[in-house]
Parts: sequence; structure tokens; C-alpha cells
Amino acid sequence: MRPGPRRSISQADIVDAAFELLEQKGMPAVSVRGVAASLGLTPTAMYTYFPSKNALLRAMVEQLLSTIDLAAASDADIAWRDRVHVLAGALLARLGEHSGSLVLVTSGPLDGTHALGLNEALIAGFTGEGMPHAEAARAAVAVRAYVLGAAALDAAERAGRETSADNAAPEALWSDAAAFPLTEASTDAAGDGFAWGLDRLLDGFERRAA
Amino acid sequence: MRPGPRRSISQADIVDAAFELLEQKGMPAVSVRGVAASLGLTPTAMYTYFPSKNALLRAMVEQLLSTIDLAAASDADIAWRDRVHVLAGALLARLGEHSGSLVLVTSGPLDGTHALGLNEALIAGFTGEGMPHAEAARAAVAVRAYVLGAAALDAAERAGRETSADNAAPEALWSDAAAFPLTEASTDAAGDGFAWGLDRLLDGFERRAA
DNA sequence: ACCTGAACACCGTTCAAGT
DNA sequence: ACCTGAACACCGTTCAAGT
Repeated sequence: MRPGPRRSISQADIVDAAFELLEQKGMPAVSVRGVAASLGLTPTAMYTYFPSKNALLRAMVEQLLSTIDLAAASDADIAWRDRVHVLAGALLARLGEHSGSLVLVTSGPLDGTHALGLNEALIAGFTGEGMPHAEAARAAVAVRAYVLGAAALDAAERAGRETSADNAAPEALWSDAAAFPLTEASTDAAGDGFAWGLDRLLDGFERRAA
Repeated sequence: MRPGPRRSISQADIVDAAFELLEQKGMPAVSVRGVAASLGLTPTAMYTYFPSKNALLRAMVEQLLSTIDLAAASDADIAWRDRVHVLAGALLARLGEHSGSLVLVTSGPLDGTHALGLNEALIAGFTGEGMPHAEAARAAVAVRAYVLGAAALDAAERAGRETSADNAAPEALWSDAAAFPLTEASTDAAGDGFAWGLDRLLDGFERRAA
């Protein structure tokens, strides 16, 4: 009783299986063949659900974004600045959970329902603070860019720690470590740079308004 | 006279060939086998020059960053704000030239010579404006994050335009386009959002200093 | 030291065929 | 409609062998 004309699983099941693989074996493991195998399916059966691997990846992005709580973003009892921090922090955390999320997010335009919902919440929040709509839209883009970039920097750094040998940086003859004294001196001063930078960005918006 | 014990090409030649392929056929074409073939080499010969494909990608990042002019960043005749714009703009442009640059930059920590040099120039510039070193370092990280994120958003958008059919966003039943009125209304108001956001970030730094 | 050729264990995707 | 099996044109990487 192997084959059956009845649809045995859903698109959501496939996306879940893909995340399971991503979590346990990393991005290289989420392949069409790998996901299919983890569900007891043939690779070709996958194309009944998604027209391409990229379509699967984009569905994953949507699932990823669906877990961030937009309700908190529109809670007027909390200061807008705090709400942005919660939203941005949640997004960064989600993107950072799996090392491959960044390539997921770059697999296509962020035009899924949840991606648009997040953008909508950001614009609404900024206009609620008295920003003209045109500026609020640009502020939302800036915040998205900042969060994504921070996630990218995190991902890049982690990519180096996971492998040491054959993944090394180009050597460039390398005189001594003190060739970049300012950078060198700041490696320990990192702390929570993400929140700090976000606050500067928000300060910039406020200053503009004043 | 095919084989020869003498090294026929350099690492730089390989990186150049890889960029040539990237420009002409896109990221999927820059494979170990593809680059080797474009140089008349066997795939295995590549491992004489780079220990892995990732090492090649990281060398490409360094070459990419080497083309941005750090001298302009330390020219005290120009206002610091303008210098940041030039630096950030050049970086964004380089990252945007090839659609695959973003995955390049995420292939490992940005600890190559040119990556560190860029960071050094940023920190030096901010301290030159009277910022304490700890804050200058964090400001440099924030700027890098913002630029990288803007590049990621650009790349994501372009990834959608290149293919239309099998790369589509998940449908999600889709009632009507007016479900996200704020986002909808801002699609045309984009303009040069990059410079605007960067200016807000710099405003935030200044406000902090005041 | 530099390179080749064969091989291993994979990919995404298409197509004809089964139920 | 949903699924399988075979096939096509690829991957990154390793290994033994040649010069």
C-alpha cells in the first residue's frame, strides 16, 4: 500500500520537516531530496507541493516570520521605542536561530503575508509617533535593513567558528596583529551593540521630527 | 605538454576568473568545477590553490573589499558625514554589482585585511569626531550592519525579478491587495532610501554626542 | 610541487508511467 | 491527483598516480 492518490501530507508538514533538518544538520541538509527522505517521500513527489526548491525556501521564510508577535507591536500602552526593540529583537533572534536563515531571506522579495504584516506594523508605529507617511515608510525600511545586517554579521561570525581549518581567512602575509589597533581594541567591547545601534537609529528619527 | 610542475597561474587569477563567471552567468556558475574549466584546469587542481570552495569565496570577498577607496575616508578636508556616505555607498555598490555578493560576505567572519582596514577607517573617523573609542567601535558595527542589510534587501528584491514563475511567494489565499494599505502606498515613495536611513543613523550618533 | 583521471556521495529537475 | 523510478546534467571533495 505504498502509493495513494490521496494527499498524505500538507505543505506545512514539508516546511516543518525542512526546519527540523535545518536545526539538526544545518543548511546543507535542507535539500529537496533530504526533506523528501525525512518524510518517506520520493524527491519528485516534492514537486507536487512546491514548484522549486526556492519556493520551499520562501515558504520557510514566511513560517519564520509568522512566529513573531505583531500584536505586541500595536499595544499602545507600551512606548513605541520599546515596541520597536521587541519587534526587532524577536526578528533578530528568529534569524539567528538557524544559521541558514539569511540565505532564506535573500531567496526572494519579502512579499509574503507575514513579511508585509511586519512592515505594516512598523509603518503604523512610526506614523503613530507623528511621522509623515513617506518618512515612516523609509524609517521602516531602515529598521529592516539594520536588523537584517546585524543578523548577517552574526551569521558570518558564526560561520567562522564552526570550522577552523579549511575555512580560514586569506592570509595576506600577515605582519602582526597590531596592524589594526582600533579594531583590535574593540573586540571585547562588543556587549549588546545591536540594541545600542537601534537606539541611535531611533534617535535619528526623533531628531528629524523635532 | 599538458602537465607541468611549474605553477601556471596564481590565486589572483583564479579569483579573477571566478568574478568573470559571477558577472556573466551568476552565482550558481561559480563552482569549483566551473572556475577550473574556465582556466583550462582540472577541478582537483583547484585544491592546490584553495583548500575548499569556501576559501575561494572568502578570497573573493577580500578582492571585492580591496576595490573600495579607503584613502577618501581619511581625507580631513571633507566633512566626516560625507566621507561615511562615500564609503558606505561604495560598499553598497560593490555588494550590489554581483547578485551573489551577499552569500560571499556571509561565508565567514569579515577578518581579512581589507575588511579590517575598512573597519579601522570607520572607527578612526568616528573618534576623530570626538566619539569615545567604545562608542566609535559600536557605531562602526552599526554602519556595517546597516549597509549589509540594505544590500540584502536589494538582493532579495532582485532575486524576485529575475524569475517570475516558479519562484513566486507563497499565496496564502490572498484576499485583496489593499490588505496592507500602508505598505502599498509606500512602494513608489522609495527614492534613495539608503542615504536617508544612513543620515538618520549618523544623526543618532551626533545627538548622543551633544 | 603541480597536475590528471577515476571515483564517491551527493545535488535540482524532468519525464514517462503507475494507481 | 498523487506518487514512483529512471534519467540528465550537474555538484564538492578525496585519492592514487604521473611528471
